Amino acid sequence: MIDLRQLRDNPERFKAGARAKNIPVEIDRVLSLDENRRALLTRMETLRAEQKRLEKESGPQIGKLAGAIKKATGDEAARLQRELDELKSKPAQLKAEISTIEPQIAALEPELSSLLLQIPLPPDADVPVGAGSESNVEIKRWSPAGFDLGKSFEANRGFKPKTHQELVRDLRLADFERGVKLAGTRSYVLTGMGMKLHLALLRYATDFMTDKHGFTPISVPVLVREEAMVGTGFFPAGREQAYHIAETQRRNPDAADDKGVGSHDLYLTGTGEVGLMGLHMNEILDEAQLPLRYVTVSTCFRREAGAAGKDTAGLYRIHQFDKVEQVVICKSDEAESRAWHKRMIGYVEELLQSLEIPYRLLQCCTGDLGPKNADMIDIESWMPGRGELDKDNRPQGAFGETHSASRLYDFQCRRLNMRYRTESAAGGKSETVFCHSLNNTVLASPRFIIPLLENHQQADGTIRIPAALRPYLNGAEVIAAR
RNA sequence: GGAGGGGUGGCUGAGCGGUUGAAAGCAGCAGACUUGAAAUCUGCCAUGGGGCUUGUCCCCAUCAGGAGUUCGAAUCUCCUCCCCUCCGCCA
Repeated sequence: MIDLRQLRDNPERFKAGARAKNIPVEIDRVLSLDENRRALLTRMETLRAEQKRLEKESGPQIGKLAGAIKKATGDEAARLQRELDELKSKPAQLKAEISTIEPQIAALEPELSSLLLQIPLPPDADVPVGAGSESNVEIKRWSPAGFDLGKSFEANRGFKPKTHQELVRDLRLADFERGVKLAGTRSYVLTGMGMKLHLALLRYATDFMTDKHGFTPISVPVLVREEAMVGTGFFPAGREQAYHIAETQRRNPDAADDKGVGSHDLYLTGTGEVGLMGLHMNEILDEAQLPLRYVTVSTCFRREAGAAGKDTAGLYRIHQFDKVEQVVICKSDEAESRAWHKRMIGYVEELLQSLEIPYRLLQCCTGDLGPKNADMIDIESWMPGRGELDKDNRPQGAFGETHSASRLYDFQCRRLNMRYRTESAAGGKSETVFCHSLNNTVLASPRFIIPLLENHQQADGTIRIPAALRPYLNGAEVIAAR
């Protein structure tokens, strides 16, 4: 969520931001609704102040009169009653007037808050402007010694690479047919060493963040309430990407009526970020607690609506996967946010280098950002079995997105109502301000199994396990056909 | 599944129709005492919003959320959400 006051002060900044992100929003409508609302609010508050003043004034008299009436008789009682009615009538008039304004304000609110939730965070000035992923800018490229990304896999290694689908089939690491039988398209089953490799990667990535970089490991619910989805900024824009558990639609078959028996709906999260960020929703933290550095491993669910026909085969684009995710919640300070962003990307680089996977860093352009990011760096791993086909109808290799590092300033924390109390400077008052937040993938599997298998395949069809991963596979150095 | 109890400031917790935006304690901040610290004492310490005369200013709202009763609601009524305890069932 953006700050309504900032929007009032500088609507152009937000209009330009939405335009650059290619997200249509009615900012002028928001401004006029807001202005309307404030005018009504001022009027109502003035009336209410007057009402309260009268109440205080006449309250005790009303009490006294009411008592006197009980004792009085005949004309005297009637006279007192008139006096009492007179006293009561003035605040009643004000109340009536207030009650005509109240619904007017209430009527404006749903549209205003719904529009406000749709206004994206403007991208930072140093983010390149562009319409979509074709305008993203490569800012760094790395490959292990002995592997030259300028040459083909064959030129580097002396043999034609298999695709991960072929490797997985030959080494019996996954079973797509049965996955689809069980759960439909984009489903899979990892088998044997495929499952072991999956678990080893997740555990290695988790240990890497906790033991080497001091992150706190945390488990999170993957079935969450709508608040958490809206708060983290995935809703309303990404509603169609999330699986929805419609508990309120649940019917009790024995009940005579058809009322729902579930208290509220739930949503399956598409990333551990939702749980990690939602942890401190509606809390006020102490500045001394910050930065919070959390890592979780969670199962992620994505409907992949609108991706029909895209990456349909293999382990690339699937409805369910597991992901180690890092989140940092820090002070409201641009320089600190930027520093953490760099650091969080650095952790992933270190991880990828330890696994000897070639990768590149992509500066996402404004059109590729999504509503909640001020800046986003994607990390793409080299996948020799991906990309355009050569003259022999074999893929030439391509980078594929495996990580995404977002910098959100206070956009998320504002929606989540997540603040901290500043340490008061000498003599100064402390204040409560919204935290900043950042998140980045550490490792998502099985997608990451793709670059791992494809890059470390050997001429004999086996897979060399990089040294860093061997402790997590009982010391195994190779995956071979069973 | 059955039966109860409860949601109050950063935390604990009183209040159960009338200056109660809210006692008290803890935590925090400032000061005094101290060589320093601790202890002790004194004072200050909720959030959101609106206004303009932008001020150690004024006003409004908020005691889970919503609706109602009342001149007046943290306090009474109804609905929703959430938490807890006991019993049963399951692990």
